[in-house]
Amino acid sequence: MTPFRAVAAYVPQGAVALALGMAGAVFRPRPGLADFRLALCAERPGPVPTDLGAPLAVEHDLTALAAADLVLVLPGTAPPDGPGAPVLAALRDAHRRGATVAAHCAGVFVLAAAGLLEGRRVTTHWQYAAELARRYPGLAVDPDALYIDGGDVVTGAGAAAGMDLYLHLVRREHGAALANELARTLVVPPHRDGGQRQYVAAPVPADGDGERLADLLAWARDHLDQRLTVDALAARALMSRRSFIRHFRAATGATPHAWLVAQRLDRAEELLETTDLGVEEVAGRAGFGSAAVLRERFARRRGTSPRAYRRTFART
DNA sequence: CGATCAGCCCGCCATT
DNA sequence: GAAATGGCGGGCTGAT
Repeated sequence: MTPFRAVAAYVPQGAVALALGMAGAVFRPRPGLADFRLALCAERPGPVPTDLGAPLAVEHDLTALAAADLVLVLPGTAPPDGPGAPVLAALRDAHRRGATVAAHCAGVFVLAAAGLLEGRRVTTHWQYAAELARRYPGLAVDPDALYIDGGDVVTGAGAAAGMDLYLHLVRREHGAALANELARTLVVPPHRDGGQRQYVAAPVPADGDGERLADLLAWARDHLDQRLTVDALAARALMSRRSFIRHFRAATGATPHAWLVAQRLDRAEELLETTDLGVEEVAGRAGFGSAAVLRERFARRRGTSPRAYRRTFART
């Protein structure tokens, strides 16, 4: 598969301007960096209402979908009852032809209506997840993921998760270097991991669980360089391992170990950005057993190596 | 790299 | 009876 160049974005009635802007920002042509061509299209060219109130003048009709390697369905302000049959047919054609098809938020409903999601694991905005699952029982809806890459079909969460989704697509087909460069230009994190659960519940629940865990989390962050096991943390929280894991999940949305690794990566990135300690030393201070482990986790989160990350993000 | 061993974590269920 | 607890089994991931 050759990396996409021609990108077509279907703009629905009542398009969410935020998503529109993000797609425009990521897939804008950048001389010397990326020769993306982004075509905004609608069933009929002309003004399309947006959630800003002001309409957007859309230039292309659905023939733009036929020429695209990557087709985005932008979200509208609410799950649509279904755009016209011509739109659904054009999406199916693009997919059959081999184009990658992607949508997030309310846009996922359009892909579902086109029948492109049947039997797949997909995600959407957490507020829409139940509705999506109800309307399309053939889908496995994961309300926690930020995006799910199904290869030829990719789905993403709420409006702002479009940035994660779009950058992911760039990373997948054009490499981490370009994705990181775009992220840096746009001043957004090159990659967020973890699901959207952290955005579903309050970050620190006001009820007992979050309160009691907050101290423990702060303590753990202060001792990241030490070997921390789940059993030790549970003991500190005066809970059995089993209950601790349950409470931890409920309060943070992550499992204890996953949370620890995420904290350690945060620490490592901070050290890489603000110090010139060697990778070995950074790994030690962040609590990784070795530089090899750090490199491996780093690749998984950022798609790059610690040194490459430093070269791009070091504050000098 | 692949093997191996430790530790994680989730479903299940009896108990509180 | 509903809800939380925590022990157990074991598939699975992660570290060495």
